[in-house]
Amino acid sequence: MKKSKAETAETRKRIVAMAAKVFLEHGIAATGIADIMKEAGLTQGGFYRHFESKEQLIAEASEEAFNQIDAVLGLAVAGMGPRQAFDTIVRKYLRQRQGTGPLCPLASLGSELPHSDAQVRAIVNIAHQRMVANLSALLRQLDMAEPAAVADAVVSTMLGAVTIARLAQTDASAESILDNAEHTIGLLLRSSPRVDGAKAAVHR
Amino acid sequence: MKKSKAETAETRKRIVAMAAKVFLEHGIAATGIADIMKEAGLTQGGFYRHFESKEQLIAEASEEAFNQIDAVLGLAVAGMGPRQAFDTIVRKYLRQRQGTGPLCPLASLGSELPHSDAQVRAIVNIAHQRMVANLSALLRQLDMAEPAAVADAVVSTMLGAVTIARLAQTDASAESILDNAEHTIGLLLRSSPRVDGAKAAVHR
DNA sequence: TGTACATCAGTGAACGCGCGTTCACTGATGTAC
DNA sequence: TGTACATCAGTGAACGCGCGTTCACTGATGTAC
Repeated sequence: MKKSKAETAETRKRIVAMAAKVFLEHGIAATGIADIMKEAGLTQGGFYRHFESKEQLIAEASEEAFNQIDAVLGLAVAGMGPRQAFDTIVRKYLRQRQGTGPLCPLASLGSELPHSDAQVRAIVNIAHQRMVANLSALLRQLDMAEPAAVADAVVSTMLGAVTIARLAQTDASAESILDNAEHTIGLLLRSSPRVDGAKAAVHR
Repeated sequence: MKKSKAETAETRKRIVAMAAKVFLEHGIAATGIADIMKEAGLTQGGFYRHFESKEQLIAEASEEAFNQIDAVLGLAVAGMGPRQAFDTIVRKYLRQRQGTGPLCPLASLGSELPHSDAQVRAIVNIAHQRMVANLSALLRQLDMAEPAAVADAVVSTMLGAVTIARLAQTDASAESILDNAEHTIGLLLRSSPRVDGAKAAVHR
């Protein structure tokens, strides 16, 4: 039953893609190798022809998930000015659990990832820094003071809001949490000091 | 080996307290009944004299953890004015993983709790609402506009920051994430519209 | 108050189950000549 | 190019292990008289 190199590569990608989906929907600990392989149309025995361990799959699936959400957000803001791009990223990131788009491991696996190995954590940290850097660049274009610090806090706000919203018992309260995060981030941008603004000297 | 009623009640409390500690430090899925019972100085067989299931212990341990952190923060801000109380809560909540104080289940178990049962989720939601209400009351005393929305977003920011900081690979980057959250929450409070402020009409 | 008995907290072993991982095997693919 | 053989992706069963939970048993406590 040996498969061609092209087929083998496709199978591997399919396993990673399915893992990204199932891990983010149901959690790492709650998802078994057999679940993922079944989702990919295979039996569990074949898993170890592609990966050394579950932990390695977690690493690749996390990276894949980050790439997917980055791609979706990047496509969504293509051609936009910085302010509109920023707002769009915030709005879409906060609503990642509505619809069928990709999910962010930071938000969906936040408290499970500390139990993963160093490789997984390294991938997660790089992705986090990339998210912060992207938002930071937009804030800098908007002449916001301290763009890096604010971008970092905005990322924390978004992922915290998505995490709590998922725990909410009604759709209405989930919506409310996401709305409050979005609105307050908006407040922050509108009223925060500009680099060249008259108010800049007042703060710090 | 039957124990007196007083001893039995103390044992039960000890199990809940140890569970709160171990669950929050190492996660729910990674912590076994035997681990907790051992920590409490007992053997695993005795667990079911006190609890119906692991899930029930998760519920009680979560409630206990919320009560502990509430008590610690409440004590810390006793007698303070609203602004100082708000800042103190933010600072201490963000630094919950430094030192030996109690941890917040929302921050430490955020992405594991969705897999728990309805009772656990109900407890978590009530605790979340209580946190938001406490901060909201302080913001209202400070004449902030939209105190409930801002308080909600501040809670999201704090828990997101604590979650990411825990994933950071160095203490310095963890500190930086917490500092950025704290600083940006400060910006939000200083520059957000006041209810009676001149700028209030400009926004929304 | 004293005594006989029922209760039940705690022990330590066992049960059943699902997990990650391994393995012998199959047969189509890739390679060496 | 054709052919013989080595490779290896995928299967399905099995292995070991740890988990949540159950159970027979012990003996101090609480209760009924």
